[in-house]
Amino acid sequence: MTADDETTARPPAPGRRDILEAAATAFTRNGYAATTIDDIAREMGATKGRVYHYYRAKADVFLDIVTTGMQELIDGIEPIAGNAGLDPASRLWRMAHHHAGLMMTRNSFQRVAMRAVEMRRLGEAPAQQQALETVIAMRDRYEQIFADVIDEGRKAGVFREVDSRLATKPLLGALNWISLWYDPQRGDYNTRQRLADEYADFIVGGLRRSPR
Amino acid sequence: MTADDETTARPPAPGRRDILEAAATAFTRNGYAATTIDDIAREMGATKGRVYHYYRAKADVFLDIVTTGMQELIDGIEPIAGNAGLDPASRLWRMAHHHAGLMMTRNSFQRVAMRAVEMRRLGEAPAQQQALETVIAMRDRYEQIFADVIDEGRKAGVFREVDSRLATKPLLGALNWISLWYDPQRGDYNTRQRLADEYADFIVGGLRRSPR
DNA sequence: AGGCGAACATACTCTTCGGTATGTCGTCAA
DNA sequence: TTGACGACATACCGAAGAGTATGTTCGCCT
Repeated sequence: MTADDETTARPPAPGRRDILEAAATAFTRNGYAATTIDDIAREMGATKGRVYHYYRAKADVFLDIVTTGMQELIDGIEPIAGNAGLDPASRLWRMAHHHAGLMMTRNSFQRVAMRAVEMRRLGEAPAQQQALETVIAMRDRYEQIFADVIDEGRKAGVFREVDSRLATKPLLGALNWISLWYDPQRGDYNTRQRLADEYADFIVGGLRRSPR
Repeated sequence: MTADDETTARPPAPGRRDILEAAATAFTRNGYAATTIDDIAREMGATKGRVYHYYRAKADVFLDIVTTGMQELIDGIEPIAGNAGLDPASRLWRMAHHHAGLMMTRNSFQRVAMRAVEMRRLGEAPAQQQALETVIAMRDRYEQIFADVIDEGRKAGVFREVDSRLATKPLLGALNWISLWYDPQRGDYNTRQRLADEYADFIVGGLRRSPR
């Protein structure tokens, strides 16, 4: 009655998959507020009924997309960050590379997710507001993973003397921005790899201690 | 009747100033679609009538903010880019520094402007749609200014071998992202300077040719 | 001294959209 | 076979909000 597992994480139930995909596309196109439930339904050749059969409210659909997107990010980065066999710079490079890749291949989800963390309010419902704060918390955790690697690199003398937590801002800003301009229609696997390479180089280069 | 100078650039008429300021604040808080004309009016202690006296439609207010914001960017960067007395790396550093500063001091305008360039459509009115494309064109011009400086630096051997146009993406992405997380309430002049320093270092470092 | 228009406020209209209530169809267990 | 339930579609309601039509006030020009 109060807090059921609405907007569950991980494997979205079979019926919800299509809805999330359609909604992510629609939200990406017109933004959250300007997107109609009918838009979402039309996107998948269905009607409102289908959406409301699986979700209580528009905000819940939105939150499910965002949570899924954030989880994909975390799942992808954690194993790299924890790989003790690699030096900090290499790990950071790979983390940036992977993050960049997700911004392109999972563009609609990631773009919606990025928009979510810059929202302060999401309607009146306190449950939804709380869910939004949970997402913010995921974002903070995510930033901390990067900050830890930066700190390692700093202590190892390979990165400049920076406030690691603050250093994640330009880093993730550059990467997240990809979701805003990259057109998922264009570009094959190779061009995406090249792009991710460029980004990773740029980022590690930006943190690396200047020669001498 | 067709194309009057709605959404004029440069010095916003005296009566429009307050409206733009209030609207920028409101749009920053809740986004374009979710912001009511009444919200804007309330923000400045007035009513709808005041807004509609100066603007034909909500989209026109929005476009005026965006155009103003973009113009501020261009006006600030152009003299630096054209300063032949400085080497490319120094010029790029100062451009980044200045851009970062605007993202903080002019946060509301810049944040709204950033959101605009990621919008593809803005209602049905063709005049507004065209105005939006004009803004996109300003953005392209702006990116080109950075690209030119990067090219100079590349030819001079101080920057890596990159596609200059593409290199502006991570660069401006990192900078633009500031508008999304920076809280204009917090921070004095000095902390802003420090932050801009960090960003400029990061960016120039990211492009600089690796040692040896 | 009077009227005219700029600068708003107020009252109203009309559409759009989130959410709900209800109907319909197929499937599967008893 | 039937009836119960999941998986939707359809019809409907109410609120919100963009834009408009109509005041109202106040300076300024003649």
